[in-house]
Amino acid sequence: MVSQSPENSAEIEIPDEISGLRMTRQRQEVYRILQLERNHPTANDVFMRVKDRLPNISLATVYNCLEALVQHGIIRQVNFERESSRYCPNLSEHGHFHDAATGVIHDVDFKPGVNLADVLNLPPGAVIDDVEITLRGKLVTL
Amino acid sequence: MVSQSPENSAEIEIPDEISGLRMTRQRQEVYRILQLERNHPTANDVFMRVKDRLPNISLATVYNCLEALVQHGIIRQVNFERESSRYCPNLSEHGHFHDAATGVIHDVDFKPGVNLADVLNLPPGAVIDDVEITLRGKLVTL
DNA sequence: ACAGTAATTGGAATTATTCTTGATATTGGT
DNA sequence: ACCAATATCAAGAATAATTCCAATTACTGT
Repeated sequence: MVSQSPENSAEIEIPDEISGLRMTRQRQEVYRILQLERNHPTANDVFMRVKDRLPNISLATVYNCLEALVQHGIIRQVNFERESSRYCPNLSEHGHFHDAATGVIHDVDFKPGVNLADVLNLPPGAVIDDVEITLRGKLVTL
Repeated sequence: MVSQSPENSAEIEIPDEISGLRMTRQRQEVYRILQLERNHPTANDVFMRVKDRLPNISLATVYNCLEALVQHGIIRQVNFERESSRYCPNLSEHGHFHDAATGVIHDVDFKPGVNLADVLNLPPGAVIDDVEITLRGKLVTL
């Protein structure tokens, strides 16, 4: 009965530094929550979870940590419409499917070998730094 | 020298009603600005432009109009990161390329015959209602 | 013209996020 | 180990986009 209940799995190893970012206690805990909580939590969601272990952490610090982690490419920030930003530790190039019925967000991977330039009429000379693909719809049980 | 300066082209015909939405004076003017101003303006951009002809219009009304137009599928709302929403009258399924250097937003069409399901590993049973594709990068002069 | 409904206004309220300032902690050099 | 320099954190204030609200105003069908 391992990793059934992510709540209790404290056994996530986080180094002192990731890609040049000093991993302070707060950043570690924020990052840890993202690893455990794979449902794309908001800053506030993370805040509430992190308080279990760091009761004195402030929301501003959570925002700071999330920003630092995003900036260093350790996590990704995901935006849906005008809702609060959400965060995920899945670094692979992927999109998101937003189930309107349940509110659940599913990661959506590209099929292998797909190239954006094959699919889209990009403006000539466009160099893409970042791609965001968001799908909204519902899951129908077949 | 026609349609060089969109500012002056008042000659856009808008019916009294579009897809069931009563086109009030305010909605007409908001819609008209979107037709003229093809650079994805924000609600506030629209507000300022509309005031030329309707000096008493309020920002709340612009928001109301934009929402009504979006709701009735007459225009599209486009979001970039956490920035203000932008609006465009281009109804065809398309994405957006955001030039980081200039801030200019280019519409990006799909190549003909492209199907999302061919490109993405959608969760089984997913029915897509809406797609949002946003690219960020720069335009390099070849 | 009249009642009922829908739209508009202007301002207040909301909400996510950022900013500011002072306190803490960490690092590298001695 | 000590100190200065730097980075981070906490708490709350500030900001900005958007929504809400209550009171007019405009429109519709009869």
